[in-house]
Amino acid sequence: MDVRKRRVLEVIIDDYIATAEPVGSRTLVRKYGLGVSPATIRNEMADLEELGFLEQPHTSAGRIPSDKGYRFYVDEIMRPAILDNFERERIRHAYQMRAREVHWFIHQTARLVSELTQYPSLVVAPPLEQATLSELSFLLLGPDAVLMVLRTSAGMVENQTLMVPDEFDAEKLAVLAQDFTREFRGVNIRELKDRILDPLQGDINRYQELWQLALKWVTGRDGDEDKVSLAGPLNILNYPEFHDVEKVRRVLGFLEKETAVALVSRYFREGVQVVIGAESSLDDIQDCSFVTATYHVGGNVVGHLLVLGPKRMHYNRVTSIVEAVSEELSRALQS
Amino acid sequence: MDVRKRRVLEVIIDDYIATAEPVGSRTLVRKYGLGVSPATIRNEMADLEELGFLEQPHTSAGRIPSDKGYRFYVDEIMRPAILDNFERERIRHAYQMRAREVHWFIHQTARLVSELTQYPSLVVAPPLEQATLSELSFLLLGPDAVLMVLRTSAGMVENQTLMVPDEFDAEKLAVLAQDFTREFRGVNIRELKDRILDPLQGDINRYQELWQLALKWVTGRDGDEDKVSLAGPLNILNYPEFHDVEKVRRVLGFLEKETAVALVSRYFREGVQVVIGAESSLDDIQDCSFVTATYHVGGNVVGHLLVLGPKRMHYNRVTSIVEAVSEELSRALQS
DNA sequence: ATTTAGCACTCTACACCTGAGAGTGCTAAT
DNA sequence: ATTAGCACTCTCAGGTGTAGAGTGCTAAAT
Repeated sequence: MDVRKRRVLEVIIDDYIATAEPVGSRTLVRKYGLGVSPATIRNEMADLEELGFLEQPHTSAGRIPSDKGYRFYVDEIMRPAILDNFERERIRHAYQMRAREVHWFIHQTARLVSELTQYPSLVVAPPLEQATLSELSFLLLGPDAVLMVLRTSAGMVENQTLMVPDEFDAEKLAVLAQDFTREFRGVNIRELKDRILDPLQGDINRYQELWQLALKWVTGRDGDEDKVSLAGPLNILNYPEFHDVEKVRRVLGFLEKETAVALVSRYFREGVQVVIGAESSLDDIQDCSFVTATYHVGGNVVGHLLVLGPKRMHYNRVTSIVEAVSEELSRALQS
Repeated sequence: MDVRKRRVLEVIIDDYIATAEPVGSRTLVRKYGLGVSPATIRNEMADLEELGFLEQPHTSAGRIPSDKGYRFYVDEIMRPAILDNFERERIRHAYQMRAREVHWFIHQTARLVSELTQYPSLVVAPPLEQATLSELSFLLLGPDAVLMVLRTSAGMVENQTLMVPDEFDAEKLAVLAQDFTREFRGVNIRELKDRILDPLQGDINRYQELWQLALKWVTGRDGDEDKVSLAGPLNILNYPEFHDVEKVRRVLGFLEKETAVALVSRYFREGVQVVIGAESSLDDIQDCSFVTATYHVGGNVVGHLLVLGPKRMHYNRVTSIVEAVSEELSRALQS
C-alpha cells in the first residue's frame, strides 16, 4: 500500500462522495492532476480492487469504493474537516438562553446536527435510570390531577401531569414530596422502582397508587416519545441513492422505530464511532453509514447522537460536527 | 344526470380509488355487473367526460375522475362509512387514563387518525390565545430557574422552565403567582401580553423580566413545536402516486412546514371539510386531497385536525373517522 | 329511441435492437 | 515502471415493432 495507491484511493473516494458516479481513470487524472497517465491509474485501480478497496458495478463502469475502502479511508486517510466560523458560532450558541429540559436539549441538538450535516440526525436522551433523584415536587392541579416535577442529579427537570384516584390537598402533597425526597435523594432512579414497590415500605405505601402512577412514567415506555428526537429525515431525499421509494421507506421507517435507539445503544462506546454499510448487521440500512457520538455529564456517558447517511457520506465533516456538538452539549449540560 | 350516470360515476370512482388504474368500460361492466354492455357504458362515460366529471390520461386509456368528479362524489354520491367495532373501541378508549396536557392530546389524536386512515395526519392544538387564564403557579427549580405552570379555562395545563435573571425565593414566587392569578384570571391570553407590557402596571413591573420571559413562551413561536403533531407521514409511501421521490419530498416537506398549519386555519369552518386537489391553491399538494375537522371545548372551535392523502382518497372512511375522532376528542377535553 | 355488436383506430407499455460513449485490460513500446 | 494503442465490454439513450387495452362511430337489433 504505497503512497500513490493511498492517494488514488483518496481521490476516488472524494470524487465518488462528491458525484455519486463510478469513477474512471481518465476523469481521475484530468480532475485531480495526478501527474501520470490514465493507464497507470488503471493499474493502480486494478490493484486496489484486488485488495478489496474498490468494486466495479459492471465491467465497463468506473470503480466505486467498497465498505473496506471506506473503512480504510475513515481510519487512515481522511483528515478532520475544519468547520468555518459560522458553523462554530452556530454550535457555540446552540444551547444559550434556555432552561433545563431534557426534551429541549435533544431536540435542539438533533436539529443543529441535521442542519449542519444535511443528513438525518437522531439524538437519544439520557436514560432516566442513569440519573439519581435530586428532588421531587408536586403541584396540585385539580381534584384529581397532580403535576409531578422531578429533578435529577444532573440538574435536569422532567415533569408530567398525573391523574390520581384519591383526593390530595396541597398540604398533603407537600408533605408527601418532602418525605419522598428525604427518603430517596441520591438514589438511582432505576432502584427507586424496586424500593417503592416493596410492600414493607410502611407509611409511604399509603399513597401507593400515586407512586405507581409516577413510576409508570419514570420507568415506563411512556416517556420514550420524549426520549428520542429525530430531525431532518427528509434530507436523505437529496441524495440520489435514495431516489427509490422502497429504500426511502426502509430508511425512514428505521429511523422512526425503536430499532434505531437500540442500535445506538449497541454502538455504545465513548466518543465518535463510524459504522459503514454492512458493518451494522441491520438489513434496513445495509447501504447506509452512520456516525454516532456520546455526550457526557460529570464524566459519565449519558446519551448518544447519530447521523445517518448514504455510504458515500462526508465522513470527515460529519465526524467533526458530531464531535464539536457533543462536546458543546456536554458542556451545556454540565453547567 | 340520470340515475345510471350517477351509478357509473360512482363505480368508476370506487374502482379508481381501489386500483389507481384508469377504468375502462369493459372492466367496469364485468366487475360491477351493471347489466348493460360496455358500449353503453362508453356512451355514458363520454357524456360524463363532457360534463367534466371524468378525464382521459390519453386517448386509449380508461377514464379517471376529475376534481369535479371527486367533488360530486363527495357531495352527492358517497355514503358515510360504517366503522367496525374494533375501530369504534379504539376511538372511544383513546383518551382514557391520562392527564390534561395539550401536547399529549394532539399527539394521541394524530397517531390515532393516521393509524385508522392509513394516511398522514396533522393535529393543531388550540391556540393559547383563545384560552383564558385560570391559574398561574411557579415552582422554584434552582437559583436561576423557575418552572412556570399555566392552567387555562379549558382545564389544560402547560408548563415550561424559564431561566430567570434575578434570584427569586419560593415565597416571593408564591406571592407573585397569587397576585398574577388574582389580577388576570379570566383574561384572554392574547390580551395578557398588552396588559402586562403596559408600563403603567405599577408594582408588577418589578418583575418585568420574568413576565417577559413568560410571555415569550406564551405568545411566541417557541411553543409552536408542541402546537402541532404530525403522525404517519410515511403512510403516503404506500400509495403508487407517490412513487416519485420529488412528489414525496414536496408533500412531506409541506407537512413539516408551518404552511400546513396556516392551511388548516384557512379551512377553518366548523365541522368536516373536504378539499380536493386544485381546490386548495397550494402548489405542493396540487394532486392531493385533504380532510379537515374541528374540535371544540364548550361550544367553541379550539383546534383542527387534517388528513392528507392522494386525490383518490377513501373519502367516506376518512370523513367518518375524522368526525368520530374529533367528537371523542371534544368530549374528552370537555370533561 | 335505446341499446348493442362490430370494427377501425389510437395510444401505451414492453421487448428488442442499435450505435455512441465511457471505461477497462492487455500488450508492446518507451 | 510507465504509457500509448487497441480490442473488448457494458450501459444508456433512442428508435422500431407488436400486443393489448380502450375508444368512438356506425349500423343493426330491440
